[in-house]
Amino acid sequence: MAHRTIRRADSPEGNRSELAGDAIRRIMQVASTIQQDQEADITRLGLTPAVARALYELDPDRPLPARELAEQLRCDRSNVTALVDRLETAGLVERRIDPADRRQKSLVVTTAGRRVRVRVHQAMSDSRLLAGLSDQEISDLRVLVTKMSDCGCPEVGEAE
Amino acid sequence: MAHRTIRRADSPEGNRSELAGDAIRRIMQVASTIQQDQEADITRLGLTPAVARALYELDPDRPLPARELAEQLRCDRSNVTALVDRLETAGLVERRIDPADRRQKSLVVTTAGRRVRVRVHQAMSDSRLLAGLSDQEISDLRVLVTKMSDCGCPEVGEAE
DNA sequence: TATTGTTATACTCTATAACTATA
DNA sequence: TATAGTTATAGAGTATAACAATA
Repeated sequence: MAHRTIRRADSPEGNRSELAGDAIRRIMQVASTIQQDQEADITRLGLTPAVARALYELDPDRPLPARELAEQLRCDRSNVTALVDRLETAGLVERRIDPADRRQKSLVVTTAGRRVRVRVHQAMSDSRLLAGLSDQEISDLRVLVTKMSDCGCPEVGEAE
Repeated sequence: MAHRTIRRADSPEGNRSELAGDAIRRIMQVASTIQQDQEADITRLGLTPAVARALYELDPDRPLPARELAEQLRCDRSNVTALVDRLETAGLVERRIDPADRRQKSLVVTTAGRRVRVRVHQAMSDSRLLAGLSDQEISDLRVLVTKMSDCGCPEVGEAE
């Protein structure tokens, strides 16, 4: 209480850290709303969110080994097995043993998989929340958010 | 293919919807990074993310019935039972039967709960991703994101 | 009859550890 | 021995349905 910075009112017209805190909370709230909308779209495609994300991260033009997909999803290899099981059952992805290293299995997106993947990409790129913003505001927003992700780019300092 | 809008290059210098799609994807990526950081902080407090969010949504100055907490968390009442069980076991929240309507139980944040809740709030308000932005940029970002959430405010049209 | 909180149950998502087949 | 993928298992999170107590 004693070592509190002086501030004006309830709205964060005050110092940087209050403004920043408010911005972060609002970003997370907006992201939560967007995610709910996206998950509804994904469900309509007959996929679960995690399966859709796996399909989204796969490169239709360059088959990935499962290990690499796990890295992109930032999850354990064991999960990828289950996700690819479901994608394969749905006919969207095929496993092919890599002849060069028979331990690896390449994940190949099928023709049907490509079609569904486009719709997943659309679902993940669309939001009604931008409807009230001008072209210039959307452009500004994009620049600022890009600046944030550039700042966070390091997996640096994560000594391991 | 035939009905595609003409565009210049790979970076979305093109039309509004491409810029918007890029902005949405970047927002979600940034939110994901922030969430990972926040969950690490929450774990250090000895809480799980869902339990921390429940504590965060409770009002220390006005005990809520469990049903109302479920509405704020946008989840089923049955989940709240389990979350409050854990908060009560940890000594952070107490259930009190409402004398006015003995079906309801008010959720009261304890003194220890208040202390932890402050730290949860801090964890949810802080992000290293804003480090590279100027005060003005943070302010602009906050305005734009607020405009997004205002746009999404309606639970309107959700006929139910 | 309707509502509050609870219980039982099930599914998704994720992690760890142990296994196999390759290298 | 090290790595890729798999399996078994467990915990967190969430949803639905049925139930007891209360209104």
